[in-house]
Amino acid sequence: MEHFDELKKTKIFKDTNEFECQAMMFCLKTRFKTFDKHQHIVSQGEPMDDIILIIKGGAIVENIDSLGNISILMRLKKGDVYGVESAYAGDTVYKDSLVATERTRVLFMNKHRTINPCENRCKKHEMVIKNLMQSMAQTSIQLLDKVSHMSKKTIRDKLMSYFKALEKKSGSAYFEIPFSKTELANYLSVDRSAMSTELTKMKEEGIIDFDKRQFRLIKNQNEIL
Amino acid sequence: MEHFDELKKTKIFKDTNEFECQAMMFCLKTRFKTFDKHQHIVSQGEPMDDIILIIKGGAIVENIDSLGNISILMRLKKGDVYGVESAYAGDTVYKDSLVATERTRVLFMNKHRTINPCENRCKKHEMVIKNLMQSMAQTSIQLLDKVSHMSKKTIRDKLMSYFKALEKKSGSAYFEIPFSKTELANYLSVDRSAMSTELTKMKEEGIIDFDKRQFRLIKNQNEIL
DNA sequence: TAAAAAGTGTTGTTTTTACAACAAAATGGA
DNA sequence: TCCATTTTGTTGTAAAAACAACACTTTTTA
Repeated sequence: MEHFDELKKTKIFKDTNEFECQAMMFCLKTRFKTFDKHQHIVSQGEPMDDIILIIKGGAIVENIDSLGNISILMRLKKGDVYGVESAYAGDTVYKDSLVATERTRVLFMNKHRTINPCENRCKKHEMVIKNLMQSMAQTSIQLLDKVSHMSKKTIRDKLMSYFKALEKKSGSAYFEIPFSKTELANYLSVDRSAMSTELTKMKEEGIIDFDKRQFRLIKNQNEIL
Repeated sequence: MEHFDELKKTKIFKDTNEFECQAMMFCLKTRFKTFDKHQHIVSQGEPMDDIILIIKGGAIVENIDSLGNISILMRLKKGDVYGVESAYAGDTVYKDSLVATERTRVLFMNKHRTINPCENRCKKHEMVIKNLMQSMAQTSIQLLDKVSHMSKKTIRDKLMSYFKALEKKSGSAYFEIPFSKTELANYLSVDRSAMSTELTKMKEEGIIDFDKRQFRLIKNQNEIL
C-alpha cells in the first residue's frame, strides 16, 4: 500500500497493520496531496471538510487578524494533525491557514467520518479516535506551555521559561531548540532583534551558553533549586 | 439521586438520565466535595488521580513558576472539567493549582476509569468519553484564542483582539466581559494600571464605550469591514 | 451595618521593548 | 560553486509598558 510506511509512523495510524490502514483510508474518505514550500495547504476562511495529517515535511499554522497582522500559532511536523478541535467544535470554515515550510505531503481525512464512529463499526476506528484524543491532549498541553512562557513579563523571563521547559524535557542542561531564532522570537511574540540583544546579554552574564540551535543553561552555584 | 440536577447541566453528563448518571458515578469512582473561596481544590505537584468537574461555583487554574510568579491560565465555571489533557498525557502529578473563587462543589472522577472504556462496556461510558473530547476541543480553542490575543503587540491591540472576539460571540456590538478589569489584565498578561489607562484613552477617542463589565465597540463610519 | 478587603482610575518615573536600518554570516538552490 | 535569499547580531532612537504610590469606589463579610 502506498505511503503505509509513513502512515505507520504517525500518531493516528501508529498501531494499524497494512490491511487495517488501507481499510481506514476508505473509511475516512482520505486523499493524499503534496505541497511545495510556501504553498497553502488550507487557507483561513475556506470551507472545512477535512482534518489534515502531515505525512512528510512540515507546516506552520498561521492566523491573520482583521488588521492584517500575521501570527504563527504553532508549527506542525511529520505525524501531527490539524483541525481536530475545530471538527469537534463544529466549525464550518478553517480558522487558520496551514502553510508548508518545505515540500510536504499531507493526508486529508473527512472530518465527519473521522470523528464519528462509523456505521459498520470498523474495529480500528475506535483506536483512531482514541489517538485523536491523545493528539488533542498534546496540542492543549503545548498551548498551555506557550501561554505560560508568553505570560512572563520580560523577554528574558520568557526565554528562561522556555529554556527551562526544554531543559526539563531533554533531561539535561544541554538541549536544542526546534526553531530558528527568528521563529523563536515569533513563537514567544517578541521582537526578534530585541530578543537577539537579550540572548547576547544573557550569554555575557554567564546565565546561558549557545551556538546555533544548541543551548545550555548554566546553573549559578549559590542558587538552590 | 443527590446532585443529579447539577450533573445534568454539565458538559459531561448532559445526556444521561438519573439512573444512568447514578451508574456512571460508580463506574468512574467519583466523590463529591465542597470548597470555600480561596481553598485549593488541587495543588500543583500533588499526585494526580482524578479529573475534576465543577458542579457549582467556579475556580481559577493557576501556575507558579520556579521564581514564584503566579499566572492565571484559565478560569473554570460550572460544568467545566480540569485534568483531561493531563490524564491523556499520562501525567502523574497536577501541573497547576485549582483555586476556588467562591464556594464551589466539585466532583472527582478517577482518571483511569474516566478515559478508558470500562470492561463491562457500559453504554454511557462511550458518551462520556465523547463529551470529554468536546470539552478538550473547547479548551484548546479557548487557549488558541488567548494566545492570539496575547500575541498582539500593544495593550490596545490585545484589548481590541479580545473585544472583537467577544463581539463576534455575542452577535452584537454590546457585550459583557466575564472578568473584573483586574482579572482581564491578568488574562491578557498586561499591567492592570497600564490597561486601565489605555481603556480610558480608547473611551476618550470614541473607539469603545464601557461601564463596569458592559462594553460596546464603536465602529468608525469610514471603516469598511 | 460597619469595617475590611478588593477593585479601579490616575499620575509621574523608570524600565523595557519595538522599530528601523545595517552588515555579516549562513543557507539553499540553480 | 555562485548567487539569491534568509538568518542573525548590532546600534541608536522612539514608543510603550511596567512600576509605584495614591485616592476613591465597590464589594464582601464578620
